[in-house]
Amino acid sequence: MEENNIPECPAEGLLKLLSGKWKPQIFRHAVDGPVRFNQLLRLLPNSNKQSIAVALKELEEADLLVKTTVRLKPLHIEYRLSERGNAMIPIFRQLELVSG
Amino acid sequence: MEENNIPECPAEGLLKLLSGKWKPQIFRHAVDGPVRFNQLLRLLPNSNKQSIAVALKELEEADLLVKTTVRLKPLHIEYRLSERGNAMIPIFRQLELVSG
DNA sequence: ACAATTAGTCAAAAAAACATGACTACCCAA
DNA sequence: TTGGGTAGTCATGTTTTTTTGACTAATTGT
Repeated sequence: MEENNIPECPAEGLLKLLSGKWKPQIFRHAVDGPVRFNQLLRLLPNSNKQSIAVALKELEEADLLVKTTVRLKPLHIEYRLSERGNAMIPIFRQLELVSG
Repeated sequence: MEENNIPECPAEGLLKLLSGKWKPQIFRHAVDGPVRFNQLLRLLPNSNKQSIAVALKELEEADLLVKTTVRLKPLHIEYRLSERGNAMIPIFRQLELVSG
């Protein structure tokens, strides 16, 4: 890897963060409520474990999602929007306006 | 190429559009005024003709930039923000807020 | 005890994005 | 007429991202 460019554009980091193939859709689902690994695999046709796992990890590291182990019933893990993730919602809404 | 996913997320297209390595920076410069091919090559260290050419073409096809041939003085081509491009500016501003 | 569901990891291959260097073609000035 | 600046294209090679398929391991239902 050659890394030598200073980020000229402040929005660039955030943009890169959401630029994976599956991240926008994962984020979109997370807006509607907590999401789970296998659920996403089912919700996103043509996706795969590896990609979803990597996307979830990166969204978590970027502090857009928070990972929680739910210690009840069928013991599982869920990902929900962080505070920062929630702050992104109005931006998505605006993007949708410009899209349509 | 296997293409079979319907875009579940309305913001996805726009996001993908701005997700290239050079597009955010090109867009950023275009906000400050019309940009030109060789100018961008100089402004963006470590970039290259090919990548800039492709990025400009895609931004134009996406109707974010408008390409104009300026028939005066040293006959050149410039790219300026389209109406849709201008509509993106407030979104970039918001992205910068969430970033910082 | 057995099978299914949970949530992953890993190595490898395939696909997409990006970079390199050579080349084109037009305009303008010395 | 040589040289520089404009704006690219093209074939090729490298790098990054995404996919595939095999595997792990704990928990839960029958």
